[in-house]
Amino acid sequence: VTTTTRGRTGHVRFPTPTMRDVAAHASVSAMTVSRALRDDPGVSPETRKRVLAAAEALRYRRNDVARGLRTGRSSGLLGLVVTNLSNPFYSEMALGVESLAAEHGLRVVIGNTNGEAARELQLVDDLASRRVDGMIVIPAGHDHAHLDPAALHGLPVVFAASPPSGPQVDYVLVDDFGGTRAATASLLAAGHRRIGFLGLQRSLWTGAERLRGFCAACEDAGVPVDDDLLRMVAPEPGAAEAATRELLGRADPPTALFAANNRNTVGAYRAISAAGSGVALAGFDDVPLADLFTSPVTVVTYEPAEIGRQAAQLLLDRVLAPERTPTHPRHVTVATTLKAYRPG
Amino acid sequence: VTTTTRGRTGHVRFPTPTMRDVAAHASVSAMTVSRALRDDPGVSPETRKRVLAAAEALRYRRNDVARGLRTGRSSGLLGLVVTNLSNPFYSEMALGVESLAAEHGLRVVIGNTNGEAARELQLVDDLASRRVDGMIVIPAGHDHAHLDPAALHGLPVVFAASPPSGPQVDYVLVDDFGGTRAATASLLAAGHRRIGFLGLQRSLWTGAERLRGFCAACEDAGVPVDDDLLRMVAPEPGAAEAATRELLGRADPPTALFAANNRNTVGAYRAISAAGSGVALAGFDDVPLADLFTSPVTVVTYEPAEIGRQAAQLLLDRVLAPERTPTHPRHVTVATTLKAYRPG
DNA sequence: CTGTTAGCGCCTTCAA
DNA sequence: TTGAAGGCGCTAACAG
Repeated sequence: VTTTTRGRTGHVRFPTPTMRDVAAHASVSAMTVSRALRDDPGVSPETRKRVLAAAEALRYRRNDVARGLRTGRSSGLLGLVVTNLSNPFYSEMALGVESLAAEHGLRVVIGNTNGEAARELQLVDDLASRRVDGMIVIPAGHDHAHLDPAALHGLPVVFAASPPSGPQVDYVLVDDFGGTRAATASLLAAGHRRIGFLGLQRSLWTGAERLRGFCAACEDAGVPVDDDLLRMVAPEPGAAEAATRELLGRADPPTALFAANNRNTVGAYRAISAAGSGVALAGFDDVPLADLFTSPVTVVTYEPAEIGRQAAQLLLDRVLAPERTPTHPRHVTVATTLKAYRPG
Repeated sequence: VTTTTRGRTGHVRFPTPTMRDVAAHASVSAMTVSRALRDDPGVSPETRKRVLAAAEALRYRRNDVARGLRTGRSSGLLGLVVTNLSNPFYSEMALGVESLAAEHGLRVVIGNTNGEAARELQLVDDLASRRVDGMIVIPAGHDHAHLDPAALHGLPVVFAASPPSGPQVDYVLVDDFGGTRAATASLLAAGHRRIGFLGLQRSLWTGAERLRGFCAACEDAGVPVDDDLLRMVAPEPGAAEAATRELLGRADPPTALFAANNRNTVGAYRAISAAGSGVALAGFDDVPLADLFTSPVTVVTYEPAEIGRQAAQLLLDRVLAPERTPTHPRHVTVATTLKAYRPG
């Protein structure tokens, strides 16, 4: 009858008891403790009672890590790699992932890449080494080779917000094209013929889709797209405002603007407001509380949490029931809604 | 020379190789692989090269879970239990925790309680079973016995946003009292003598502190607090707006209002705005983009990410260097700033 | 420099 | 109903 007495991290405080400690305390074998704690039928009621009492007395908590190692079971962890957790979009999405994971008894490990491809590489590697059951990734870079399940021994991966380039994996997207087309159409329906576009970096997939939606709406309406009114805005504070100022200062300024994301919408709003210009504004992504603003804004909204839930569902399919999940990549597109904010 | 061939989760796709597979491939022992992968000096350059080549060929990735079990090292995981991840406050805080944890090579496991004490209990238990190295908790309930390190075998716990009741653990708070006092003082300095207070549920610690700060400022100014102007607002949509409407409709309405959190501030703003009333408004928590609103608002701001970083620092002290960390509980208060939003 | 033995905490298998 | 042996994947502690 021996008792483990090592501390948690070298600094001995309260030794974490093991099954053998409980076994010794209850005068049974570790095996019996294991069975009792698992509610295994083959344990007599009174033995079980003694074991549970001993476990309680020692405040014993089974080590799920060791348990998982032996049972060959998975870690029960999902990895979630995002570019910027402080962005409400991603945090709501994270909540969607967390809630669905929790419903199935899984936990979520988060990693923030800051949009840096190197950090993403490192994070994915680390999560794989920790043997997460799968991961959901908002890709930071354009090279996705390291996210190929083939390179990860079949570890399921789901892309969110932008599609995989190369790897045959599941992905969830927002209807960037359709949402932008609808918003642009509403500007066109209001009579606007010269519409400026505040886009994203050319390398971004979402940026390309939104620009495509913009052009499609113009095409639908038979309105030619004036390349001079297209601006690709750097993701820096003030850039959208400056671009808008410049557009409004032209000899033939646009009568309306479409901003390709939240940041651009707010920047454009500021510039329009400062210029006292009556230019109409629509944008992608919600702008909470915009109904309290002084001028109207129309936005393309969607539920970020829904993206998280859908991504988690695709992942859980493969994690929990791989044999019942098609091997080919599946994808889901989350719908958008047009929302008009008007003062008062 | 045997080779493991079991799959990841029963459904065989790509078997995850083990060290023995790499060893067989490189015609060495598993021990040599272990050493080579660890950059242990006692391996000849060419053996190491062969091992690394074999690992590469098999896309081998060391199992950190098994490794941790053997080395007795910690899991390298921090638990973060929040009440509502979709609240920007908590998501920014989560980012603060993640960034500091990442700097030390630790990952963060998140759990969302939805403010439910039962869920918190379950989460804390689960995280402890997963042998996280410590946890940061935004408490959902008032009973904190389950968060006492004494009950968790010394597992370090840090409270954030509200203090522990009972357990002797570290905690990080916002200067609820000082921030509210300063904001209230600014209303008093502007000449207001009848100020309404839209508070939180009476059971909340932060609610009590903010009310205390409000009363202190009034006391400082020699202005008696009119109990009739104090409203404790339920955390339901529309409640703050309704309470404000009621206050404004009184025979002797207040000339200014202080709202104890973001939700109340926005609700009060709506009611004031709808009534066309000129009542001044100040509130706790930032209201992003309020400078685009039609009327001015003053808010008490602070950096949520800073709370996360501070909490993570307190936790990391105990996780990484327990012997150099005082055993008594420490606490940090994050400062607030007054921020006046004015249109135009 | 390399390999063997043993065991982290738990559970599967088989024997008592 | 209970226990002993063995091993999950990895690595300390010893050989050689």
